[in-house]
Amino acid sequence: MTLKAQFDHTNCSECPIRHRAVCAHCERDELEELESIKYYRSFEAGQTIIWSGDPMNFVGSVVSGIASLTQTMEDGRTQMVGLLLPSDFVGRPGRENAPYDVVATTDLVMCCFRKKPFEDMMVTTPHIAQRLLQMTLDELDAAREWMLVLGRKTAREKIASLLSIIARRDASLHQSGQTGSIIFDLPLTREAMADYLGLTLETVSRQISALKKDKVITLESKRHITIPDMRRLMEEAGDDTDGGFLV
Amino acid sequence: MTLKAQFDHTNCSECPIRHRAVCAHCERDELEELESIKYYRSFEAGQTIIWSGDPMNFVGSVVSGIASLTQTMEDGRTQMVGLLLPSDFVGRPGRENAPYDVVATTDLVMCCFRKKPFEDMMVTTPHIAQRLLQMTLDELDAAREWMLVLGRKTAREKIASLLSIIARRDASLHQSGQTGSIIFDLPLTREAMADYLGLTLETVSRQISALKKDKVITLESKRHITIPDMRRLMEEAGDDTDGGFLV
DNA sequence: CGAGCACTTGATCGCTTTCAATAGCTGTGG
DNA sequence: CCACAGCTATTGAAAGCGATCAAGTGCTCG
Repeated sequence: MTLKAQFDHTNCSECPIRHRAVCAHCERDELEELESIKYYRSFEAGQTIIWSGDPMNFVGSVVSGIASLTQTMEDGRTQMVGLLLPSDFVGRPGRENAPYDVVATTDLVMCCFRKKPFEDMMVTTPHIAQRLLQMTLDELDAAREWMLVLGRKTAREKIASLLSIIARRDASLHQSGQTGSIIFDLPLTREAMADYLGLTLETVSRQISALKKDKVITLESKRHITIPDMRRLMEEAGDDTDGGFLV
Repeated sequence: MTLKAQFDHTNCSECPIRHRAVCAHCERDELEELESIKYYRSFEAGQTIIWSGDPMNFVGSVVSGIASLTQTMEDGRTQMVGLLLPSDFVGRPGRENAPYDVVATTDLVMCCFRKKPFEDMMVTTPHIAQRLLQMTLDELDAAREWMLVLGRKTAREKIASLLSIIARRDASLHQSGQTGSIIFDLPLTREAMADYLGLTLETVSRQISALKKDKVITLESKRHITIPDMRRLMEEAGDDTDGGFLV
């Protein structure tokens, strides 16, 4: 059974991202209306979901997997400008063409809504627009946080920042208790990390090796990471260590 | 007469930012409700409007002047994460404490709304929430555009990008026709430009001198800039030169 | 076993930062 | 009126960090 088939006829009430996605605030009847315009699509790792500049005829939510938003200059330099995780929203209501490439970083399943009916629903059901506003404000905060990383942090701090973000997010999903050490799989290649952080993949590799040598992290394999002391990692990231652990 | 007094009893219907601000879509009766919770405040250049972490008891719109959002690390490194121009919205409904410092870059007048009544209105009057969503999506686009600048552009390209953004915005306000050359005043110090671009002020100064030497720009004074050929500037910025001039 | 891919490591280069000196401007007070 | 402080901006020289160029490793899959 393919990943897509696994979700193909899923009822919204059984949806794993139901409570965090754009539909989180919807009432039963509103969900039913959404179900009438929704369909699932799956993508393989590496596949481009939407090309920058192309017309968009759907919006939707990431159900499982990870996607990235990237911008590319004419000479090929690329910068990732967003990392889309399960429950994150894709697309921009009220805009014709996609401003960025959307690429599946891992195998991915999306819950898509036809764009026009969705836009209509945004007007008639405030619950959707309200939730979308919340999510957009959160994304704006994340983008601004990332501007500090891109503009002012050293390579080492950039890597530590990325690791701490992934670790925190992973912890909030899986192990809820803050045990001593955190273990997770990196969902990104070195190149994708470089594109996210405004570095080269060589520098990413070197800094990961350095953090490993300094025992800030441990590598079980190239993608499997253990963080023995989260506080230490956050110091390396240059972040305020006073802040609450799970933000 | 102070700048503030100039606006003190201004009726919304005469407001210069009426058609672009968060209240743009409001009907007459909705405007009247807004007027009952609004008040004007003015700030001098350099003054901090809101300190990061402080509780916010108002939200509002920039009426005139320029403000900036900045983030600062413990060791003093700072990154500007937003530039607020007339009609831009300040504050985040539904959040208690300010995530960033808001600083008046020039003398400034704000139209403030008491936070709680404004949040109530957001629920009852969809026009406000809808407009705020639009504006937030636009800000998110701008933030992502800036992530490319911060992450992948050279110092020279960064300066050219900033100048072209200010020039474009200025052109869209003042001279509507795209005459050959564009003239404007830089509303930012070299240091503020550096904080925006993730550079040092020395590098900003050097790159401006270089662009001047190469006749991409002309300086009447240190802050008064002429751009003889907008297309040339956008090439220097590494931007797609095919894109429409006034976006 | 060899091709392909993700990753690591080394050596060198060059851009931006850092440190430092100086210029230009404005406002203040003797 | 001029001297001087304080601020913004410019310019120079040197240092450092990350990029670039180049091998080489380890793993998976045909």
